Amino acid sequence: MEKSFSMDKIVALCKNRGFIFAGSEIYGGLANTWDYGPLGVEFKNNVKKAWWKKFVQENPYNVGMDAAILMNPETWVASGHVGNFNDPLMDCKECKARFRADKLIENYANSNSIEIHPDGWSNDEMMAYIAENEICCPECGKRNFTSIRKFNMMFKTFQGVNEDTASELYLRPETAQGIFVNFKNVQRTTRRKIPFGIAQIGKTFRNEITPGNFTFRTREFEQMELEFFCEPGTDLKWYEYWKAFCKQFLLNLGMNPEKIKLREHEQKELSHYSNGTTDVEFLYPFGWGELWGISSRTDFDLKSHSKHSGISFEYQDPFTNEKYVPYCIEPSLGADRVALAFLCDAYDEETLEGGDIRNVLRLHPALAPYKAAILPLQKKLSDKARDIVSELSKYFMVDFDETGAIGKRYRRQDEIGTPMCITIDFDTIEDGTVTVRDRDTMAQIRLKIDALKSYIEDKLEF
RNA sequence: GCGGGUGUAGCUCAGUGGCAGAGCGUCGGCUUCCCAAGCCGAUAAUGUGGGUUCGAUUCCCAUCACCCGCUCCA
Repeated sequence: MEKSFSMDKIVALCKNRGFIFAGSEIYGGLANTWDYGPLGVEFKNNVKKAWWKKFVQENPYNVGMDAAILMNPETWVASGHVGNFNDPLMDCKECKARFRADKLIENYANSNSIEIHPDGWSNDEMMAYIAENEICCPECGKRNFTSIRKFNMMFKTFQGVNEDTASELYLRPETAQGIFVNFKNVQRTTRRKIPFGIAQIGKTFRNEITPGNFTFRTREFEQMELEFFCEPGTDLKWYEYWKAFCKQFLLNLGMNPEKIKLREHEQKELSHYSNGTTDVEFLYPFGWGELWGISSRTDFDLKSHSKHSGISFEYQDPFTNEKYVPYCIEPSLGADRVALAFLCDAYDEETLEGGDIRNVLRLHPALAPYKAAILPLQKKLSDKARDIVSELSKYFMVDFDETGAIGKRYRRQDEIGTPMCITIDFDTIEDGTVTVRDRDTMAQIRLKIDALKSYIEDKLEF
């Protein structure tokens, strides 16, 4: 049986406990921006650390990098973002429905068996075509459209003092291109042989038409991307490899398998350069939502950078001396999205015998903001407790709480996902033992203070 | 972005064209000491900006944010 909770509860907990606050709140807010608070930043950092550990540190193939957010604008011409992220949108004034003008023309052409491809047309050309052919609104059948407005999903800014076209820059709409343009640098300096991958975590900006669902879709977000380069012909094998690897990553960190679904894109759904794409979807409170996009991208990216820059991205196989442009598998994950998924999955309300409700965040210890809370049974014991805090905080994020009854403090820690509560009592002074109380089972065991470090360490493994 | 709804302490909700109230929470004190006990005290709010008015939290306008539907993506 699967319990489900509304997103409101998650948002409330996040605000109440300092995970995530609404952005710029004192100035009336700024739509769809969210600030990670003291617990949120620990939690999200833990998510990123976990990913880095599995995809870089422990992985025999991959290395990491961190590219600049601002890139030469030519990058976005090569990547196709200047052309493809430029949707020509128009609204029907009658029924308020919104369409892409090029799709409208394509649909009209298809249903009338006309060979026509509006890609690359100007707004005026599309407007004229729609008027001439009396294309109607597919929703209401009327012909009363607004003019076309280009909606580029890239944020624009300016470099230097002059705000003219020549100094225009974009905030990157994905981290991937920073990897592609550095392919040769990384390959040369690490002396990697194909297959190998380059991983990166970083902020990305997309001027989405419809953000929403808390941190699920925002205009500023953090990506965790891997570009994995392999020999042509081995790409589909590696594609399957990374699909399984990504799913296992989520499972290892305790994500409920029933809330994970792999959805393979159908042929017609694929981008022209992709020979396979799979979405890892998660069952959020608002329904299934994409978490991880794993895409087999052939040599499209390196080839188009090669074409635009005039620089060869050919790799020479050291064994066969054959030259080829590597194929690429791209598992791309949203850090905020996966963090939200873990949060939603972890949230639980438990009804106890007395009838009261216990809120618990059942986060994997590796992801929990605090690994342990140090709780003196009485304030008289606070000094001893602080000694333990200063020792353990060399290795872990730990919390200290001396206010209120012990049960209340346990509940507070439950709600923020702290897996272990370490209680200091009068026996601690006598024999150096403490009570360790488990978040999920509420079971208590007695441990020596000296044994705490390795006990906590064991719990953090995944 | 379009249509509909909602904005009062940190949270959940009262209330009024003329001094803004409770519960929970938080903090302090007493008490208790291994699962939200009790008592005492403290804390803090009308989203923002205009307008009408002697006076607006209340009425009007705008704006911002949130919620519910329609279009995109990681």
